[in-house]
Amino acid sequence: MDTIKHQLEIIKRGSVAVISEEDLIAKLKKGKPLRIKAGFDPTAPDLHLGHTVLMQKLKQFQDLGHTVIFLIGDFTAQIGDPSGRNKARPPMTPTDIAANLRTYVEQAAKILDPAKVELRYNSEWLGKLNLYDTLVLTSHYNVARMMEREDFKTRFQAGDSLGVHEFLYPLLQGYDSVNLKADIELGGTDQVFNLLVGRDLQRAYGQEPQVVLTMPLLIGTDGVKKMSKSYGNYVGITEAPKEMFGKILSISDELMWQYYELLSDKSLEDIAKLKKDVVEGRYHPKAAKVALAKEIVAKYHSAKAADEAEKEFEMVFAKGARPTDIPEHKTKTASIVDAIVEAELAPSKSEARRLISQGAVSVNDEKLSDINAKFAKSGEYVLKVGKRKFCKIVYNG
RNA sequence: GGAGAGGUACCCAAGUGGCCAAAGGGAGCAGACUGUAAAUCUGCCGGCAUCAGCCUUCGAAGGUUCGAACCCUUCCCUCUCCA
Repeated sequence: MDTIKHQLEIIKRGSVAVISEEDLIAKLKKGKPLRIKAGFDPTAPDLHLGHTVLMQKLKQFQDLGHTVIFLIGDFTAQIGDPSGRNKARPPMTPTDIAANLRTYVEQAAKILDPAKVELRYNSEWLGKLNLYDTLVLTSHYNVARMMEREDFKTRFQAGDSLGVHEFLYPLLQGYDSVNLKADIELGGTDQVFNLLVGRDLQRAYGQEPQVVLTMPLLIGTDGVKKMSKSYGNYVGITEAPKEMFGKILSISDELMWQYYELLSDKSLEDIAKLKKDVVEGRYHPKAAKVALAKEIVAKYHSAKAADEAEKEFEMVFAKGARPTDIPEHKTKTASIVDAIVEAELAPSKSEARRLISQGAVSVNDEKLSDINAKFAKSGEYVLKVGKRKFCKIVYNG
């Protein structure tokens, strides 16, 4: 086990807050592996880079020799965490939850050492709570404190609907900590309140309170909102290398630094130096972004895949060449508008016509301007729509 | 249970009998410029179309009218206040 000072450095990297540092030091001083909890509600079918921020941190704990608990909130997903939302999250059905569950576990294995992870499901204990137990649990908290939570308060004051069941979510999450005897719980900054409830409940149930470690929420590829599947601004960790590479390269220069800090294995010193070089003009920002994209692609695929993704990217976008593997579509229609819709390069014929008239469509590298254009004769044509959508059309009329 | 406000396109939001496929903003898409960055500019942004037009949309269903997002009736939903 490393020295406490060294451990603290690693633990605090990229974090927003440690509550409290004294408690953390006291726990580390015991010299025993600590129990590190992070919960994930299986509300989406896939994980994205946003989820990996916590997992990266878990991995760091794992490497330090602590016990990492990957908690699947299969029970709490049924209520839905209202954190950071301006309205209640719609509850999920057990079928959806079960379907999402498996991919979470599989995908987490790309980051964490599965052999050393303690994988748990909160239905294990929450599913057994009866009404009496639940009343005891709720008696440990009060409404005034609950209303301290910013999003609850805001919604209440705005006169928006606030379900009674929503008060239960923080309590259940805290009860998870009690059951797991967590020493540290990780969460996004939107989780601070829930994480603190865990401390209170552990005290109420006669345990030493957990240390709370919060991490920033990763901003999505749009550079504005937090990364989320529902905003469509995410990079999924199972996405194909070239998709992943392209998405990361499309983030803004500014955002790149947050990605470096939260997703890269580079040391903070190295990142600071890199940033200085970019700011002072010694290093092109695109090169820095390429390096980041390659590192991330390599992590979820392989170094080879990362190299290939970069080459492909340069070829297609820098040189305007065609990608290597273009999807193929066989058709009997000579109409190019119809072919675009059939090949799903546009959602409707009207849209396809619009794209043509805006000069966004080319056939065999020749820009099209006539919305009534047709394929002259049977054969293969490479259809390009917009900057990045390609399809090989095999026309047999 | 009572009183009131409201439901318009992906989101916010104007419109209150014809000039409304429906202002404006945001998001999105495309083009220019670039580093598939940001910023900026331009165009598009319901569907079908031989590009004349046609069809479907303004919570739902009916009705009045030559004509309804707009008026009437019923219903559904959301929110607020009172008890």
